[in-house]
Amino acid sequence: MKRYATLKDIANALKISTATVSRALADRWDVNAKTKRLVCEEAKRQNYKPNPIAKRLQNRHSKTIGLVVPEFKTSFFPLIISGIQKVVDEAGFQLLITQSQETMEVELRNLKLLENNMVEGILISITSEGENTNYYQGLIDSGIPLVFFNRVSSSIVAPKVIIEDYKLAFFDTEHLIYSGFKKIYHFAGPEKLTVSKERKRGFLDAMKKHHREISENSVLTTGVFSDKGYDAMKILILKNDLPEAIFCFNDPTALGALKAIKEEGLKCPDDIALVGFSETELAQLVDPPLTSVQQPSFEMGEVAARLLIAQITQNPPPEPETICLTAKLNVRKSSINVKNN
Amino acid sequence: MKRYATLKDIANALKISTATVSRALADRWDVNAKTKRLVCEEAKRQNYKPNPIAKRLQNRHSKTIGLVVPEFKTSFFPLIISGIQKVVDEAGFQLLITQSQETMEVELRNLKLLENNMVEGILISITSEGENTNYYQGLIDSGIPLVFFNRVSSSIVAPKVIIEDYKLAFFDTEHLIYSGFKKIYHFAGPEKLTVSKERKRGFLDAMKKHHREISENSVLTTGVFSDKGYDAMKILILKNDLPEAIFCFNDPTALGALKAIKEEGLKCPDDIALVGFSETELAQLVDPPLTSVQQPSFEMGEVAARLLIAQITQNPPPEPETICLTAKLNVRKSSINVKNN
DNA sequence: AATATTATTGCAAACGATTACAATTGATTA
DNA sequence: TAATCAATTGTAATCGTTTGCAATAATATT
Repeated sequence: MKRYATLKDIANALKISTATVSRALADRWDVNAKTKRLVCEEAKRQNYKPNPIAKRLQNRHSKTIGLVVPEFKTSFFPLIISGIQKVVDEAGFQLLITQSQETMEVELRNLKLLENNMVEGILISITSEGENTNYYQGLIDSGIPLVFFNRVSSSIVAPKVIIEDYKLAFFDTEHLIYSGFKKIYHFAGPEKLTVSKERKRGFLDAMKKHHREISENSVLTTGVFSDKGYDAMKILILKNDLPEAIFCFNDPTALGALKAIKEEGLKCPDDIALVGFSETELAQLVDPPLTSVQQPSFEMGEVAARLLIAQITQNPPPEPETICLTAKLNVRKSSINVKNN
Repeated sequence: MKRYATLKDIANALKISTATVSRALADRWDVNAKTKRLVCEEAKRQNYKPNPIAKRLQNRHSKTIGLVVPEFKTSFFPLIISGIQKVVDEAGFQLLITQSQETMEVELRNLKLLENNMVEGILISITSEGENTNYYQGLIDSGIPLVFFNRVSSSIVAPKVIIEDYKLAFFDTEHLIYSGFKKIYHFAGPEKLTVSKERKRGFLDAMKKHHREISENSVLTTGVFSDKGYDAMKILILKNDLPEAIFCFNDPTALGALKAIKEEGLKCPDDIALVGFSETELAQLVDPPLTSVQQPSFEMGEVAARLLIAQITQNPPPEPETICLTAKLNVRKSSINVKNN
């Protein structure tokens, strides 16, 4: 590795002790002004940079935070990561990013990796497969705080950042109802995720409130990627069980459904209206533009990171709180009821 | 921070020296089998984890690699990062990820941040604004190897990973020509990027080869995000200067153009055909599905990371080479010439 | 039985930075 | 003049790990 200048190099050059050099660079009161000047000059000349590794060993913390996200492919998590990065950088921490490819096994491997790297805390959004509950708790018990965001654990007591899934799913559904659609279905997300449950609950409650019939087929469990939405839609078409509108778990599934609809010669929203959830830039680019829920992704990252840093730096750490961010329903062409107008 | 068990803890418990413990855990030949067993048991009992920070201080390398990407929003870079992650993890390195938001200033800040964190090497894809050439060279001179990928510096001698931009731009254009489109335009990327230049060169050469007229308006410089494609298309429509087909710098600009086309009541490919570049999953989901060039993004990340690790670990480091990955043109509906069939 | 050899372990220094404490100097005060 | 004080610097320990060398004990060789 590159050989960096050390305190000792400066000390030798000036024939003084490393202690004095250290103090001079820290600009402390108990060192002669002239010495300070000389040290600073010499430091600059040798392009001295304090060795962060030595510093961390000395004050016994790694100044490193771990991140576990389920995936990287959709642009949803990268945006959150941007927000996390910002806060983490500002606080002088490093960020180790891992992705668990939506499997519990890889997630567990990631957690162990982070633990071995002595992270001081972990930000996590769990996989759609389920939770490594025991391991989460073990980490917390051993003094590594966890903060959950977006996909949170239901059974662990820890700070969490979520959005108003229930409320917006309710709105989403009501929007379809008010638009005059009769037969409304829901493509639900992976069963084990709290977000899925909440959105489904929002859907069902809205339907009940307006006394809509809920059949066995009203809710179809899909997944998080577009292929699942595509498959689900194909099945509906095959069964010739077509709703007038579908509230999809997220945008990818909605887009998958849209693809299937088009392939079968149907039209959206004319034949089947669609609404998505957690939109990206994309929602505006597709045809028809997709009605969706706009989440404050960047902000979610910021908030989660701040919560974690508070857990790490404050003594005693603040009580775990669940922060619920507001989101916004953006109505676009995909859910306009043509017959109504 | 969490208090971890140390070598000393194990040594004290067994009333032996830390040196022996260290050797026992390293499974070295010169320590008694029974002692080894005892040490390993005690280590397990105390849940001992070697302190990576102390280790790094000891053998004087940070085992950390820096990454600088221009952005995180489109799903292009995240995929590359996945590939990088994989290789970096396997090699036992850590990855510090930064993004420069397409500005030279933030990029410079990121480079300095990484330098201060004693990374042993840097993977970089430069911004569309231009190059911090002097700083790149300074890093290399001071012993921190750089590897460029996707968006490479033209003036620096270093390992690089690119794809066959020229060749595929040529193919892309020829595909349009062979399809029978007469008036073909190119939405070019940011002027300073080599990828932009190469794709533009490919376009122009293909046009020349087939003796197509190249007017002043044939090439319009746009940007990397969809809004630029949208704007450029709107301008063409306003000027009533409509080509039959457009080869776009990348998928986002193509999708932006597509949006503008639809807004103006035109149809793709009937009125204007489109081809993109560096596709994501998305290309298949939009309407019409977008003809584009499929790049091996994950692999690009892997290759770049491997090149960097070779620079770091091999002595002497291998000669800088430029690796050119093959890509593939996927023809879809957006570039089918309806009149021809 | 005396010496040589091997197996096992400990001592201590090193990585680079920080910091409590001691030591030195010159100046001030009684 | 001797004692006191402040200003400045140095000494040495510390963080957790590794490793060359020396020390010890146990065994083998003559």
